[in-house]
Amino acid sequence: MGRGKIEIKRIENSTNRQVTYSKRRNGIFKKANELSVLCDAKVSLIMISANDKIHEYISPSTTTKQIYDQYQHIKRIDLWSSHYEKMQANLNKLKEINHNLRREIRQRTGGDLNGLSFDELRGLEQNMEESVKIVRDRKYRVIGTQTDTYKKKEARNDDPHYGLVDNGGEYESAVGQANGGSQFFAFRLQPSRPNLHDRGGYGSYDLRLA
Amino acid sequence: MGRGKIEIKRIENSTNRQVTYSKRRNGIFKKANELSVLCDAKVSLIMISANDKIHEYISPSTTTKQIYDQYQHIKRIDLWSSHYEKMQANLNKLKEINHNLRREIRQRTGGDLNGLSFDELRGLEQNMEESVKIVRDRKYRVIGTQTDTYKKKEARNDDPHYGLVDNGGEYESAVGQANGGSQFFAFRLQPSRPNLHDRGGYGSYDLRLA
DNA sequence: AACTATTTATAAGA
DNA sequence: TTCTTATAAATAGTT
Repeated sequence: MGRGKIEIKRIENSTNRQVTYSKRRNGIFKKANELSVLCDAKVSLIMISANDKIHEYISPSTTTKQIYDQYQHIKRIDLWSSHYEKMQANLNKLKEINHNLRREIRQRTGGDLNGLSFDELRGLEQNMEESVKIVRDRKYRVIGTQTDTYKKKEARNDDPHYGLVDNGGEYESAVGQANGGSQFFAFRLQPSRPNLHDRGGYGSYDLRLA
Repeated sequence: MGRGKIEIKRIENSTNRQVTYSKRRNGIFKKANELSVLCDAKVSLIMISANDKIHEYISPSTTTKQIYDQYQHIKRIDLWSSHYEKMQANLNKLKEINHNLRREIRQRTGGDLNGLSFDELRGLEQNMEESVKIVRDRKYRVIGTQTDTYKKKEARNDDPHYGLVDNGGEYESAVGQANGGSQFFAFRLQPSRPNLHDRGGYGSYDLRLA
């Protein structure tokens, strides 16, 4: 519609393209607004030009975020929620693994033994005896070679930190229970707990860590 | 444009409104497409009718998600992908915790001791000695009360499973290394590994578990 | 879903 | 850019 008919293909002349973009953009905005008013519909219209300028129309009395949330909600089959679900499933699996790992550590530090049968306790005891023997042997081996590298090792500070121990420190208390303040665990296992405050809510997603 | 001019206000007649919605919607879609082709722009157009039906236009060679990612990036606002980022951050934290827990178990089973100093080894040894004593005491206590409940305990089968042990079974091999096939660990700690095959890729999200 | 009289959008020119 | 205007396109009301 204009002095001449045009073919719908990229306008090569840059100035022309820019002008047409501006004119038609306004045309569409106007139409989008008319539609939303006439037909009581919500409209979100986002245009991003080749040079990354954004122009946006959003129908009155709503927001882009609202439209988007609704879009997601109505189209349950879309990419994001499936991503969410997969991530959520993985979080849950990790939490379960985590929970089991914590339990094993608690059992290896003398806690949580109530559910174990005699055979299980005997197996655990045997295994721990074997393990402590390995640690002891290692200790003796280290003492022999440590004198010259002592200073260096003291300077090291790359200990892992457990971070984000979450739910009231179950793990921490379990260690504390079996650990009469030994030097080693005071140094190695006391979890530092950063990021404990800035974990906001996540809508319906339960992100408490296992 | 039509037989008569209309005022831009909600069309009260429902049928009429529906018809106009349909016609104008197609008109806008057409214009949106023309704009994106003529002017080399990306367009996302979402319409939600009063009865929550969605109609959407997205310019060729892009996706709604891409548009909104870019929208957010350019406008430096936060619509919903912050959920992703927070979940991703939590996954990473869980993975790290998991990794550290596994390491502690490895160390408590005699593996991974190379990085530890003499003092650390001494502390670990002490703690393990204390712990094994607790386990032993418990074992003796259980043997006294076990005779009448023996059959019942044998029937139980609620052992935790570690599931989804992921990356080539680091954990498994660590246990194996320190565990000379003791009855206890053969029974209690051999991780079962379900779900090892059906974990598809997740786009750019690295979901290998710690 | 078609038709068509009219309104509206806009291409090209200034 | 903005305005003008001839013309193309969209569409309101009708069938």
